[in-house]
Amino acid sequence: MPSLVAVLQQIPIFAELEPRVVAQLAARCVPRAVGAGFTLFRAGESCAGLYVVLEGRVRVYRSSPDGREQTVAVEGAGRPVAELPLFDGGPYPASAVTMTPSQLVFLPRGEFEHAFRTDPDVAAAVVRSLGGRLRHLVQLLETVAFRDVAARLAMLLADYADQTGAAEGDGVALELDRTQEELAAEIGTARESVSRALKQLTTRGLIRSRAGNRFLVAPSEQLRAWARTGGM
Amino acid sequence: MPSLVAVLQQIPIFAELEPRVVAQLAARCVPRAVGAGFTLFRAGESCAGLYVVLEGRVRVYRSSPDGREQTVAVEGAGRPVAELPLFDGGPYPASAVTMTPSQLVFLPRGEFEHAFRTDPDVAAAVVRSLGGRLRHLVQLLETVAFRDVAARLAMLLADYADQTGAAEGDGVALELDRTQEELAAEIGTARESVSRALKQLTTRGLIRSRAGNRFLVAPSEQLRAWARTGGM
DNA sequence: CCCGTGCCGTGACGCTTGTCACAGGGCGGT
DNA sequence: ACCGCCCTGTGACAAGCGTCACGGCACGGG
Repeated sequence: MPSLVAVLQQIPIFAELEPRVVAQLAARCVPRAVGAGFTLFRAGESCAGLYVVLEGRVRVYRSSPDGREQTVAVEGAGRPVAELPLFDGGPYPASAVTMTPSQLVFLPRGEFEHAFRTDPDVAAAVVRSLGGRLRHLVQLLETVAFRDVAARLAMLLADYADQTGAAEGDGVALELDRTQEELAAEIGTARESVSRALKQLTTRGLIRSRAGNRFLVAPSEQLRAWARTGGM
Repeated sequence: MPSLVAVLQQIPIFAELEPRVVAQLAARCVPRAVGAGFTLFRAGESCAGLYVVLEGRVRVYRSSPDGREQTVAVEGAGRPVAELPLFDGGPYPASAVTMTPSQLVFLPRGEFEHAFRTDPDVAAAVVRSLGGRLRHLVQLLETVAFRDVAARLAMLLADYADQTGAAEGDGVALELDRTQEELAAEIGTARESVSRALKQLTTRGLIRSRAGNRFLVAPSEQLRAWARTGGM
C-alpha cells in the first residue's frame, strides 16, 4: 500500500501543493473504510470536516419528505466531498451515502482551515473546486427545469461517454454500473420513466445496442446536440 | 456622492479588508451606469472581470433554445456578480441583465486575482460568497425537482418576506416589485401558472390580501412549512 | 430444485402544467 | 379623451410524467 502522502499528492485538489504541506495534512487524516450504503452525513447536520474519496463511489443527494431523491453529484476516486460547509460554518446542504464499498480519508475541519488561510494555493484549489460544482449545478438545474426525461437522460449518457466510454466504430461503448433507480435519481425522475426513455433513445438510434449494462451509444456530441434541441 | 472607497468598504465581500487594500482596488474600478434591460454578459462568453451592484437589480439566468428562462439569482445593492469564472478562467455559466436602471462597478480580472492571491481575507470572502451561491442553488434545484408550482411560489414568497417584508399583525406585508413573468422565470414555470398559483395560495389563506403589488402574507415559517409538506 | 428477492419492462390512469386564445384593466402618450 | 401597450386573469386542451399494478427474468441461498 502506497503512503498516504503519495496518494494525496495525486489528488487534484492537493496536486499543486508543496510536498511539505501535503505531508502535514496527511498526518492529520483519518483513513476510513466503509461498506456500500453507508451514510457519511445528512443534510442539516453540522460539518465536522472534509472527506476525500480514495476508492469507490459516493452519492450526494437531497431527499424530499415523500421519499423521492435528487442526486446532486456522484464523486469518485480523488474527489473531495463537502468542501463547501467547511468555511462558512453552516450545515451540510445535502446528504451523502456510499454506493459501493469505499476507502475514504477524513480531514478534520480545523486542519484544513489552517492550511486554507496560510497557503494561497490551497485557497485557489478550493475556489476552483467550488467553481466546478457551481457550473455543474447550474447545468443540472437547466436540464431539470427545461428538458424532458429523454433529453436529460441523453445528457447523462453523454457525460458518461466522455468520462468512461471507449470509442468503438462510429459510437462509444460504455458500461453503466448503475441501476435504473439510481439513474432516475440523478436526473430527477421516476424509475419507470427511465425505462421508457431508454427505449425511446434506442428507437431514435442514439443508443445503438444494449446488453445488460453494456451500452453502445452515439458520440457524446450527437447526444448533447439532440438533447439541446429538445428532441426533434 | 460618497467616495468609491467608502462605498466598497460597506459591501460584504470587501468589508473585512484593510482600507489600504480596498483603496487599491477602488482605484482600478470602472463605474458604470446602465438602463433597465442592459445585458452585462451572456452565457458562454469568456470572463473579463467582476461586477458589483451598487444600485438597482441584476438578474442572472439560463435560457433554453426555445425561449424559456430560468433565473438562477437576482442580485441587489452590494452583491457581486460573476465572481465564479474569474478564477478557473472558464466562460460565464449564465447570462446577466439589469432589471432596473442600475449603478455598477466593474473590476478587471487581473486586479482582483492579485488581491485574491495576496490577501487571505479576500480568499475567505470569495469562498464564503461562492458557498452561499452553492447553498442557494442546491435549494433551488430541490424545489424545482420536487415541488409543484404553488409550493415553489410559497418558498419564494417566504424568502421575500424575510428579506424585505415588514411584520404587520400576524402576517407580513411586502411589496412585490416584479411582474408575474419575472416570478415565473425565478421558479421555472410559465406566467399563467403563477397567476393560478397565486389564487390557490389566497384561497388557502397563505396570502391574506392582495392589492396591486402589495401583499399581506402568512409568516415565512408557515409558508415554508406548507411548501415542504407538499401542500396538505 | 425451488423459491425469494431485486431489477427491468409495460400498460393504464389521472394530475400537473405548458400552451393557446382571449378579455379586462391600468397607465402613459398624443 | 382616445388609443396602444403591458400586465393580469381565465378557460380549454394536450402532452408529459408520476403512480400503481403486474409479469418476466436473473441470481443466489436453502
